[in-house]
Amino acid sequence: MKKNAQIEKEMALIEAKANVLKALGHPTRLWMAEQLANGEKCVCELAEFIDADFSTISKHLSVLKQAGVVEDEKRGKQVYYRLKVPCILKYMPCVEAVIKASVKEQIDLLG
Amino acid sequence: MKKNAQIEKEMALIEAKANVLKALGHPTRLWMAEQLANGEKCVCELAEFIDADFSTISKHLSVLKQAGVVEDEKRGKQVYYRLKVPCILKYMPCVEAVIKASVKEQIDLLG
DNA sequence: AAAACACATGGTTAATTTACCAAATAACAT
DNA sequence: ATGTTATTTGGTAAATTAACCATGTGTTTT
Repeated sequence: MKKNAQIEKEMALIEAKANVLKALGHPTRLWMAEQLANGEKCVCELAEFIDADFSTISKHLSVLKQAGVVEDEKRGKQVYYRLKVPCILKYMPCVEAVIKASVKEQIDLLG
Repeated sequence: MKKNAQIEKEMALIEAKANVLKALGHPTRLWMAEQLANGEKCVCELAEFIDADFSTISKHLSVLKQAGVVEDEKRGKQVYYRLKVPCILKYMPCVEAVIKASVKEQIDLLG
């Protein structure tokens, strides 16, 4: 494989990964993903707790789906969403560690 | 603790986490973070491989810093950046699994 | 002290994202 | 068939982001 082809491949992978992280990088979408960790839910069940237009909710789910984080299945009138790769949330403790480190820094600054 | 206070606390945490993921949700920034997994680098070392204005690179680093993903230290003329919480990249295999699942789906679709 | 170097910051513009509303679709109930 | 419920889609305006250029700041080098 030529060098340039190799680099382009790496860039494509980076972009794909960034896209997944970006999809989870919105409060509403991250919350949705965390809810789905407890098992599939229909849109209406998620919507119950989100203060936003139904169309907004639907679009957020579509972003998650597009990124490959969730998959959906229509059953009757409802559409059920579930995590496609559950490990995606195993990460959160580390993300929280990042936050804790920052907060700790702030506190230390104050003495 | 009152119920509303509890919910607000949860929302604040979700927002903080989403912010970290969002910071990593850009190809350039994710690439930077991955480079730093091999040890600290100065801005100039990172810039060498990024085709963008120096100011753009600086701003991306500032986003990562703001999110608490990296920390910086000025030594002489140069500023060195390093990962603050290295586990942040342990996650990538799972992110890649998300991508693989999607790609596999595409392939299966084609028969 | 002046020039050179390594970064950061402010300003601007274009592109992207997000949210809402209205309208479309799809499945079930009547 | 018609109405109703669940969800998606298209359109649009406001907010955010990302890139560039020009300029500013701090640190060496001369």
